[in-house]
Amino acid sequence: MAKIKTENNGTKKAVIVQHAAMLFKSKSYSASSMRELAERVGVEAPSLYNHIGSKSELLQSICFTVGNTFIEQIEQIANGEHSIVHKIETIIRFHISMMAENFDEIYVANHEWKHLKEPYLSDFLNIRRNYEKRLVELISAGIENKELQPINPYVAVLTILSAVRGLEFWQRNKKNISKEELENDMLNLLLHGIIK
Amino acid sequence: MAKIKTENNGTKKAVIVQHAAMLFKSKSYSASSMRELAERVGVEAPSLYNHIGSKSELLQSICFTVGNTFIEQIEQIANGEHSIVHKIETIIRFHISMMAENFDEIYVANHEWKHLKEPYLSDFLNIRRNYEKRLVELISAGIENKELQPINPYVAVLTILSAVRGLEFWQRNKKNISKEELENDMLNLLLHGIIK
DNA sequence: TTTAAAAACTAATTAGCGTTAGTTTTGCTG
DNA sequence: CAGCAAAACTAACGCTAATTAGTTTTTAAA
Repeated sequence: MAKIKTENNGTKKAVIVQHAAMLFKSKSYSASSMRELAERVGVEAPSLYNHIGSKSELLQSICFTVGNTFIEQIEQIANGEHSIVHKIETIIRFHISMMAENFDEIYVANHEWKHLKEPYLSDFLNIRRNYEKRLVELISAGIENKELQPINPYVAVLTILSAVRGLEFWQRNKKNISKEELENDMLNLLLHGIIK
Repeated sequence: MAKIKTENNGTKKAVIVQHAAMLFKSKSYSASSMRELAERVGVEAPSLYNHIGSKSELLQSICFTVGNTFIEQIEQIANGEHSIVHKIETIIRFHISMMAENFDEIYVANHEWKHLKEPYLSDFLNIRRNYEKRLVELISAGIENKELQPINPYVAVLTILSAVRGLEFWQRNKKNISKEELENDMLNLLLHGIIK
C-alpha cells in the first residue's frame, strides 16, 4: 500500500500542482523554476519527480482542470429550463465564483496556456473554442426570441468573457468591495448598460 | 555624423523594439531569447547591444510608450467640454483604435509588465493606477450628474477596461467582423446593456 | 583616398535551467 | 523488528540563456 496522502486532503501531486499554480501566477510559467517550486513545497527539486512527470505536465493539469470545469458547467446550465437571460446571469455568476475560489488556477489557465506543448495546446484551444461556441449559440437564441438586443453575438460573448476575466484585478483590491456588490453591479452593467 | 537611420523611418533601436514587441507577444518575455530576436532583426545576438542596453530595457521601452500614450490621451479627453457619456465613448473608441493599430506593444504592456525590474515596475504600476483613478473620477462625475446609473464606479471602470482589453481575441479573428461593427456593438453593449 | 566612428562579427564567460542517476532515509506492513 | 517500497537526498549532466571582450568590416564625411 502507498502512503502518498498528505495532511490536508489529497495526493502529494495535488499539493505540488497547487503550489505550481501560485508560482506560475506570480512569476509566469517560463520564469518559474523547479527549484523555487521545490522550495515552496518543502523538498529538493529532484524529489518533485517522484510525484510528477515534468514541469509542463503541471501546466497541463492546471489548464485542463479549469477548462473541463467550465465545459461541464455550461452544458448543465444550457440544458436547463430557464430563460436565456437567466442562463446568462447564472453563467456570469459562476465565472465570478470561480474567480473568487480558484483564482490561481484560472489565472494560469488564462495567461500561460500558450506554453502548453502539442498536442495539449491544440486540445486546450479546442476546449476554449467549444465553450465560446456554446455561449454564442445561447446569445443568438436570445436575440432570436427577442430577449436580447440585436448585436453581434460574438461581440457580446467577447465582452462578457473579458469583463469576468478582468475580475483578476479585483482580486488585488478585495478589501474595498464585496463579492456581492461586485457581482450585482457587473451583472447590472452587462445586462442593462451604464447609462441611466 | 551617424548613419544610424534605417530604410523605414526611425533608428535601428526602434526597429529592434518593434521586433521585440512581436516576439514578446508570441512567446512571452521570459521565453524569448535575444538570439531569436537577433535572427528576426537580421544580425547576430551580440550586435544588438550596439543599439540597446539590455533585454529588459526593451520591455521598458514598450511598456512606458504605451502607458504614456494612454495617460496623455485621457488628460486631453477629460479636459474637454463634452458630456460625460461622450467622453467615455471617446475613450472607449480610442482604446479600440489603439488595439487595432498598435496591437503588439499593447499586448506586451498588458501581459508582460510584471517582468519589469524595479524601479520601473513601480513606475509602471503608478501610471496604470493613475489612469484608472482618472477614469473612476469621470464615471463618478457622471453618476453624480445623473448621466449614469448609480453603480460602483470602480466596477464600471474594471468592466470597461477589461472589455476593451479583450479585443485582443478579436485580433485573431479579424476577418469575421469589421472594426466599425465591433466598435459600435461593444459601445452599445457597455452603454445600454445586452437586454432589449 | 584616407580616416575614424559605427556596427557588425566570433569566441568566451558566467549562471541557471530541467532533468537523470545513484544512494540513503523514512515509515508502513507483516 | 525485519523487509521493502515510497520518497527523500546529493551530485552531476547537457543545454541554453544574457551578456562581455576583442576584433574586423562597413560607412560616409573630409
